[in-house]
Amino acid sequence: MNIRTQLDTIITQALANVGANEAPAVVKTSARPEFGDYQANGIMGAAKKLKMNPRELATKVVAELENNSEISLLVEKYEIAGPGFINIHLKNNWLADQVEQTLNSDNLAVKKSSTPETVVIDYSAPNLAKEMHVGHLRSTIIGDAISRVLEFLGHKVIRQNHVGDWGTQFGMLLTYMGELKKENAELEMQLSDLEKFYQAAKIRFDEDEAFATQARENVVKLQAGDAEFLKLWQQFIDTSLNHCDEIYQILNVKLKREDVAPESQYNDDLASVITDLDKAGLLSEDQGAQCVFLDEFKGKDDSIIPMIVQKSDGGYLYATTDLAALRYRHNQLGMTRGLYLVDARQSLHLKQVYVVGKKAGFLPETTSLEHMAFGTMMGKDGTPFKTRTGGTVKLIDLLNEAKLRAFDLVTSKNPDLDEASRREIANTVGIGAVKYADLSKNRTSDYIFNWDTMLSFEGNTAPYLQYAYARIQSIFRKAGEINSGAEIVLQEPAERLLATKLLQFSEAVDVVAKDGTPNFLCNYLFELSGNFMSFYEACPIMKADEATKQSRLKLAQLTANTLKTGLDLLGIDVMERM
RNA sequence: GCGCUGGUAGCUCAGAUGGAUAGAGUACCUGGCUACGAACCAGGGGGUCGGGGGUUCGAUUCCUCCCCAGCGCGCCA
Repeated sequence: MNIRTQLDTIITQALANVGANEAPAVVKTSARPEFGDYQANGIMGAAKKLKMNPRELATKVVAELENNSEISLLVEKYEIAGPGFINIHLKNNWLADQVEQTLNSDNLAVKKSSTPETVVIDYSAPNLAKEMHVGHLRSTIIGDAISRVLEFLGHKVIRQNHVGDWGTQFGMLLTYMGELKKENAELEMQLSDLEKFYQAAKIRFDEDEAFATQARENVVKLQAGDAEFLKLWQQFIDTSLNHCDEIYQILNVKLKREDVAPESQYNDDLASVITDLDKAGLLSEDQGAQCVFLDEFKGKDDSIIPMIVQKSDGGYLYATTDLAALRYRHNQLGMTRGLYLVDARQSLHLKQVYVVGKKAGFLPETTSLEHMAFGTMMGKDGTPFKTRTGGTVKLIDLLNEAKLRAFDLVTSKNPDLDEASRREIANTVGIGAVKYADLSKNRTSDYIFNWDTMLSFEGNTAPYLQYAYARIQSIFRKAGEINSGAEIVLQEPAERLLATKLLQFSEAVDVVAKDGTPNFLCNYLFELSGNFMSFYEACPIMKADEATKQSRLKLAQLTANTLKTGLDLLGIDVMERM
């Protein structure tokens, strides 16, 4: 039940009925309470097209609406206001009825998509040569939330973790591994901190020419399928993936081993990508490299930006791999929609991949390919984020810090709880806060990393939503079961406000599915919690008379259900007490 | 040089197809715990929406020109 869409459809039809064709009603939730629950803004635009007085047109539309039995079930009254807005007031008893129905429905009365798609979603994609750092947070968390939302709406979601496991840097790492093995060093110990391991290998690479030469040769050996190197490589990859899995588990991210679709997987397809591009007439040689030149990527001075798919030494590039992946996702996975949760800096690259992939016939023009970009992480001074040592902040360090700070807070709030419970609560709160801090922003541009805002537990944060949930659970511990036969009555303004907000859950979910913007859902849940908190202050439950108490318990119950479901779609847990 | 993304309150950020008095959080100031949990609530101050033009009944939103920031533009991924 998406009220906004329903109103929009009916009012757009009403506009057509009075002669305004192809004029959208542009229904939105009202900007201010005195403007009703929803407002239609499209009348002025339609009137302009028809060269009519907008208020006159609005009058006609309202007359049309008043004759519509379907919409009359939910609308109390219409008001024509200002230059030609139609303000819509919903019926109290209809709202109450909808709350009751939503409470009794399976998934908060959210309708499954009528056109389910096979969505391939490419997210997280760490480089296995190094440990995951804070920059991987966005892709991992936003991708996971979008996946959950799409699944919730009945789409088939195929997660693809396009991990980097095949670049030239693995020659360096494997060579270093080989050295350590000969020295009988404790390899597992060394690999437990991948960041240090990488740096140590890098130093060898930079300082020792013989080592560097060996490293370059080993890449070739690896990619040619040398058994010894494959074994060594496999050991490294496994270790690194274990690190990732550990992070995913802490983050409550659904990515599993079977979702890993590494770059190496496409190794055998790369040659055929080149021949297929050639067959499609897209390939041309330039300075020894195989390139695709397209008019789409022409600069103002007519110079065309090439996409290089094969180096002059015969080696392939990530453009080649991405094209192979694109073809695989269409042919093998049946993708009808592709989402790429990738850094904004790769926007040109991905645009090229999409256009070339479609021109080459790797997938149909109709397949929607969407780059859901996000910006670079910056430090407080607005320059790219680095620690003092010059490296990036490890993700695991951020998560541990979150748990630590949350534990201190839980301990100060609830000193009597046993330590195990406090730990558990702290983990849920701490990780929730970190995830929410990132999910609640819609920044395609760069963003500032800040420990304190990332680890804040007050205001618009996950703990605020979790707190609302915990409060409701506390009420139910005291109130016992709801009388399911009780009637919901919306008497107080706070009750009505809460009920209306509760019924807008699917509006938020639909936007996230369409635009890939979990911050809409965050914002919705924050407002819902705010409405609940106000209701909680203004409308006592336990002290009210029995009928009112039951009615309010139902509102509280649906709030809890909505918070739990909504937070689960974001990959954030709730708890009974905190 | 060309291109992409952005510039909204002291700070961190929302503002979905142009709409009525631009919103949160935080920080600051006033109040509210003999409690359905103060990780909260009620209220206050604080903004030339980077700047100039333009389109429109109406522009934070669309067009255009500047300024600033980050990033991207042939053999890394």
